[in-house]
Amino acid sequence: MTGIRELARHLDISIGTVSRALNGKPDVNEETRRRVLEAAEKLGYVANQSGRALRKGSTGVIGFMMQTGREITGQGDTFFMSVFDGVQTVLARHRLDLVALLCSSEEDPQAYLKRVVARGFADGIILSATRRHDERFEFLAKSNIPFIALGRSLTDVGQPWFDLDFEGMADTAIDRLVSHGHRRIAVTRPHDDMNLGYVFVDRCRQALARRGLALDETQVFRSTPNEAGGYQIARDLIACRERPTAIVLVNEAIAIGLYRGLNEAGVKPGRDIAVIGRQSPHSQFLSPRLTCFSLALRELGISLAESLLATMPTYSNHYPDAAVRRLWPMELVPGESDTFDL
Amino acid sequence: MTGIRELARHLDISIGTVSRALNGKPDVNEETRRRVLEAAEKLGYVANQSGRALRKGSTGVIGFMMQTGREITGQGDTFFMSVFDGVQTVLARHRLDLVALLCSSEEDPQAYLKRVVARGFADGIILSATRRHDERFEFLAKSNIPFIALGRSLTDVGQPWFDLDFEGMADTAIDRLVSHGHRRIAVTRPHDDMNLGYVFVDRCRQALARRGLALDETQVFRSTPNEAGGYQIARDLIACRERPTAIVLVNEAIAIGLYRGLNEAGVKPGRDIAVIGRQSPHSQFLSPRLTCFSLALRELGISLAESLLATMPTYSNHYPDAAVRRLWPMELVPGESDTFDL
DNA sequence: CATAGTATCGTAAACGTTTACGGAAGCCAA
DNA sequence: TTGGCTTCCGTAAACGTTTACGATACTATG
Repeated sequence: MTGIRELARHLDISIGTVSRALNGKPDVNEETRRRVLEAAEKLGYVANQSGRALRKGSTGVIGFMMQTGREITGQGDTFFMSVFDGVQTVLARHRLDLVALLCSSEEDPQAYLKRVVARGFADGIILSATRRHDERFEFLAKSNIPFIALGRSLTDVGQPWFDLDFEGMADTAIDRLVSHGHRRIAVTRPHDDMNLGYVFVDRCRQALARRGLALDETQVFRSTPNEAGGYQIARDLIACRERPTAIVLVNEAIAIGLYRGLNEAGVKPGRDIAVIGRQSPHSQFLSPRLTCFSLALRELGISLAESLLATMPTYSNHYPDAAVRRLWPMELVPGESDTFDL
Repeated sequence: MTGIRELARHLDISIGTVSRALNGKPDVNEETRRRVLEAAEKLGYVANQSGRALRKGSTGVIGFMMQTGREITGQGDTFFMSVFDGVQTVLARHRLDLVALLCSSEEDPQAYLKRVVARGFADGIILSATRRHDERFEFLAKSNIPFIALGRSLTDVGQPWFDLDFEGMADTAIDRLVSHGHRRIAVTRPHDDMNLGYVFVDRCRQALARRGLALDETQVFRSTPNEAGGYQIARDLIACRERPTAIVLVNEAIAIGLYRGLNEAGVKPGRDIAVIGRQSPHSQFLSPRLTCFSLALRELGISLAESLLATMPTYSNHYPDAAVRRLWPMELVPGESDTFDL
């Protein structure tokens, strides 16, 4: 139970051999290895994490940093759960443990990260909810700890990142709406420093311009990325002197609040206004069904983890310039919320 | 940067004193302590977690075990985020770190827990998504590691737990519906081994009996606790030969699917059928607004953490019999989904 | 001045593991 | 027989802390 020493004594061999046997080192007799493995199993021995980490200088833990509170993450939390699941299955193959580092709403993410890193808690970090200007990148780069970000940032320190293909989403959504006859198209963006806001809105502007249309800057709605934010957008929408005939939502959770707000004003999605959003667990259960962009979350996690591992010398034949940057594709799932022509 | 030794050499004092100064031990000159703290701050020194844990025999980490995939947890994940947040603020005061241990959908929770514990990863464990018969309790009790469960279980090893007051919810909901004239009342329960299913249904049965009514066992709907489950319930409901006039939902996420299913059949919640559910981020944005039971999630987390700490000798004057068991109250938030009389 | 007490600090062992190093035994070829 | 090679294993140092213990200097008290 307690300690490799006891296990060694029980088997009447040295602790060095036991350790080598357990760790799959080559210079140990296969018969002895079998005995060791068997005894460890029987006695329920598992190497102490602290001792091992202290000696090896690495913990075998990867930290996935998130913020609590969906008003911050801006994603339904099932989003992260699914991605997390994908990441975990990859890491498990490399005997790495994944833990979620949830930064409390009360704490500064930067300070939190610093503590985690300085303590030597994790061998690698996955960052999410990245900001447009995010000091965490510089810090991690300086700390020389492998990391990857879910979400780009203007803070470029050569780090790898993944992000959703908001460009593709903008192009597809705008094209679709315009070809259905829409001319006044509103878009949404998050309230704060999130990069996707700029990326998405800019691309929508370009896509409209290609069609000879202009984005009405008064109809770029900024909101908290939760249900209440969607509700607020609906109210703002109603109050427009020239109400748009379509709106594209960049966040997942806001559709339901938007629906409510529109319904209260007697404006029916899919009839009086076209709505295109992001897929979430409930988007298909709204009436009318939300036309939305979906993506393979678990696969995103898998790919994300693989990219992180690629930057870690221990787990790959590491090319220093292997910093992957990938836009993850999204696919349009037609619903009934935008299916009418003008 | 690296090591207490370097910090000590820099200050020209012994590492013992440095350690004592940093850890707030009494036998160190206040002036020295100030110098140490200052230097540590300046050089960015933070004690290495592995070395510290190895020596102290404790890690300063509390693990909050969840399952990924809301189809398993049965709670909207904002539920856990909020509770987590509450737990974290309490633990932070005791300089304890909280990490989320998300057990992958591919892995056996029991095996996962065993690994975590054997490795000496955490000083305490918070369990969630507990089952009616849950081997994890016996294991943790045998392992002699402090733990608390969010969700009761029939597996009683004297462990403390918190749970939502489903009894109170059942009583209130049934009373309310009956006094509005409803006689045929359906209820829902989760699909698997979750205890709340039994507790809740049993209590509903009792509450009905008190009013001289019987629970129709064919109208106890079992479903996955997600949107699709709610949709399925709606279909089952419609198919009833004697359709109930009211339904009480025990899970958060299913309301939206139920609404969709009912609407498709032309059955309007709040007019043709009364619906009472659980509060979730979107329950107030449904039309009609869902009458639901809400609870103080963050406060639940706070209380949960305090109860865990109470069982840990290091963090309290621990009474061995201090195993708290608490039913967390829920409050009815009136909406428009059940406001009609028969 | 002697003694006891107190405040402060240094020394070194210990936590449980991994791993570099060397040694013993067996085998084979010269 | 000898030397070298291989296979396997034991020894002991090292990782970075914390803390029991003892040492020193100072203070107060008689």
